Amino acid sequence: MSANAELALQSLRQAEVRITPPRRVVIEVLASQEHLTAPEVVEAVQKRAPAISRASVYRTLDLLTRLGICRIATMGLPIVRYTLTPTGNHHHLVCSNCLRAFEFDSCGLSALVPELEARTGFRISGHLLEAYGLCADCQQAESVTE
Amino acid sequence: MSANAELALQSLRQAEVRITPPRRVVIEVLASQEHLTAPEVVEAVQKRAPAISRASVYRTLDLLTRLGICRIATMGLPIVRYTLTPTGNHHHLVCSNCLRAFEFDSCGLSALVPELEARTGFRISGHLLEAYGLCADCQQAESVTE
DNA sequence: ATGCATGCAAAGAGTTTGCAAGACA
DNA sequence: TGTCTTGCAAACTCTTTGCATGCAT
Repeated sequence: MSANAELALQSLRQAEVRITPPRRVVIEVLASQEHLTAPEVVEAVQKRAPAISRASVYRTLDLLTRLGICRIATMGLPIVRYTLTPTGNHHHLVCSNCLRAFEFDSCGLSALVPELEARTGFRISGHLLEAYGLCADCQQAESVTE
Repeated sequence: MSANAELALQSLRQAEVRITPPRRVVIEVLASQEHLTAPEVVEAVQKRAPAISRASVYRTLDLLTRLGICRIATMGLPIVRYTLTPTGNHHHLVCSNCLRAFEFDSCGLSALVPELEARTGFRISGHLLEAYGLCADCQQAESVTE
């Protein structure tokens, strides 16, 4: 079991919800791959444990999302994708042309959080940043065509 | 017709796609309200022009998204929402408890874009930032309960 | 022991697609 | 005029729900 999965289970315990086989397996699946759609999670879960129902997967994804254990990102497309976010933060760079997505770590935003909290009264626990643009490859292809 | 709608139409012309009544109406609807779901756009479009089909709305939303004229955000929930983004940028602060969402303007990120471009080779055209946390009200409610 | 969570299956939404007809440039 | 876009309607996929059963605590 991965460290991220362990962290997620701990969060479940803290939230005082029961730890059941379906929940365990959904977490394992999410820990094994990022940016999965709900149907993809269903498929992966049932590959590991065919008896687990679609409904439980949906209910678990909903639970994990409400608890902030996983986060939703779309990469610019109208498709919801789930990812475990132990740090609470998540950053992508998405190419508008080829639609490839890249992760990046530091976004320099942590420094801005205190100011944002002061201004808004929020206590901020995490963020998602998606930047859109043209990747190096597509810029090149574009300049050739023009 | 709002300024944002005009901008969107100009982008369509630049992209050399035809400007048709369904496309116009979808843009007007998106210009009139942010964060609409696809079914909400369908409803609003058909209120203005009942003859426009659901399929055209979906096709138009897809087109606008691919052209970067509108952007997708989820506010942390597994529901895709469309918003016209003339600047290319978009910022929310979402309360994990009451699920209310607030917009904010400057995110201090523009300063970081050049560095990110240099590091990744991307040419960045816009971004979405969603921060999650507890709003002031929910923090208070929480401290009362505890 | 008890109340929460599950599986099942059906219903309900939401989205996509093929094709003939129509309209933009 | 030619090509792109539309509307229709059906098919499809995805998601939610009620309820009896089972299980985590």
